[in-house]
Amino acid sequence: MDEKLWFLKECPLFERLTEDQIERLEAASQSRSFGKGEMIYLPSDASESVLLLTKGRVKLFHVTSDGKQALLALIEPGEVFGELAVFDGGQREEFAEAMMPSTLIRIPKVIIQDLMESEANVAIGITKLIGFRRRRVERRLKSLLFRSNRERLIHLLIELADQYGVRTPDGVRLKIKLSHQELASIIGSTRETVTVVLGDLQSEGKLKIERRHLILNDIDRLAATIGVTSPEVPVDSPFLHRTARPARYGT
Amino acid sequence: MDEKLWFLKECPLFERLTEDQIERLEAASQSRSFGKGEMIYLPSDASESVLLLTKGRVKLFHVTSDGKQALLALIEPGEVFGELAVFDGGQREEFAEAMMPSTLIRIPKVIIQDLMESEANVAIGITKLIGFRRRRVERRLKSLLFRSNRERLIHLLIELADQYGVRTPDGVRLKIKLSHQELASIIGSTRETVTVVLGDLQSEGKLKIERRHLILNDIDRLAATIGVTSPEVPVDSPFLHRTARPARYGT
DNA sequence: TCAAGACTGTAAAGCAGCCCACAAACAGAA
DNA sequence: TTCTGTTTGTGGGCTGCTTTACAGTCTTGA
Repeated sequence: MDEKLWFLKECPLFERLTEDQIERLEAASQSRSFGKGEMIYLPSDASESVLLLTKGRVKLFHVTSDGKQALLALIEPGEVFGELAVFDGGQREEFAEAMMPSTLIRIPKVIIQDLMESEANVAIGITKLIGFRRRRVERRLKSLLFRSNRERLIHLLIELADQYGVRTPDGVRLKIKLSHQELASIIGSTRETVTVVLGDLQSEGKLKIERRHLILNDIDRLAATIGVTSPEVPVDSPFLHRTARPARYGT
Repeated sequence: MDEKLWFLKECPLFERLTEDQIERLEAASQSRSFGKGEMIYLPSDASESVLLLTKGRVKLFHVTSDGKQALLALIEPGEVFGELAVFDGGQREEFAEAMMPSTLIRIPKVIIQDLMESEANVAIGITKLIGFRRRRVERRLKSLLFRSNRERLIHLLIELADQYGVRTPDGVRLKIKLSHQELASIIGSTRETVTVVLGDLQSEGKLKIERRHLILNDIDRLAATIGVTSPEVPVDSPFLHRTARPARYGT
């Protein structure tokens, strides 16, 4: 219970709220846990709340008519998702599934709507959040149109490096373990193709695979091959145990 | 000059502003016209303003490394674009080009930012606008991943019917003329493929091409083939001269 | 009204990537 | 450990799409 309050206070969206407002927020929202593989919402669910992930990892995805998953986003602790609910009355448009045991706080959308009316910085924060993600989707769209599977995959690896990468002596190491199937479902390809392209890249010396973790040997050169600037990647620190850098939208 | 004021008042984003606020908005913004094919902004431009189109049609697009255009959006009179500038300090990320002689109002982003701070409904309106378009991009992403060119094209036609279609005795008629090249640049395909797929669809009786205008004979059946519900399309009226239905984000 | 340029139609060749099939390696639970 | 289910590796056949090339048609502006 107390934990819930702590996470809400910690969330950049709400950092400028008064004690009173935070408490009302806390009273209206509820915390809930999900096991690995459990569905958090379905496309047929009414979108009545905004979710804040406090523990675990969540994936958002569509399912195509022939049963293939199209992965839309990975959500990390501290991140908000399902936020389009605040203005879009209808139903959800994707699946949300816990990839590991996860806990999240469910905030009714009316609460957020009220806050947006009264607190400009909440409204601006929500706008930034939605806009930031729109940019992401647009960039992704661009990286898919007209590009070969090889290029798409390289694009994806660089994006993952931006979010999950740490710099080590060998190169940039991705602190997330995704199966080839999952990678394929992000770039709209097949498991087999991802396997061979990763194999190619490895034999070209562009990356290394160590116990299911990818290491990009020369991210700058990799980025150059697809005409993109390589991301900033922090040095690996044994003291820093976060596995991902959730983007911050607060300021 | 007077016209500028009229358009700002008409824009749903600003409809609840006071006379005073509208006038300040008008004083700070400037109107400008562009000829057909003229560039409105480039990816290298600083994004210092939000644009409101008052006349003409604008296309937003990326250019891939091998020179292909990837069309992102078409903007119709009354619509706002370049709106991600309000929170995203850097540069534009796409090209904006006038597809026909066009006029637009340029509103400095600081003005919008100030309004968002002081007027909750402006902030909410911007959020809805950005969110609405994010939904669009996400849906488009979904319609591209794992789909054949034929399916992508059908998807696109249905989307165009939603925005530009009118119901006639023969079927749904699209009140916009796009070249095969342009259609291809939306779905990430080639001109030739679009030509043959359109030919196929025509010989299957699914659509008709009359003087460069497409008529979808049975949009419901067409929508069904790709597992989608067909959009609402208004009856053609000789008194209604708008060619497109710009989405409304005001309320 | 004519000419130049843009757009559409068609066809052949080549290949990237999908589908199918199976084997090997690995991970997690008992 | 051993067993079971998941993930990875590899190859062959097939097809949808791109590429290239060219001809015919439509638009538009002088």
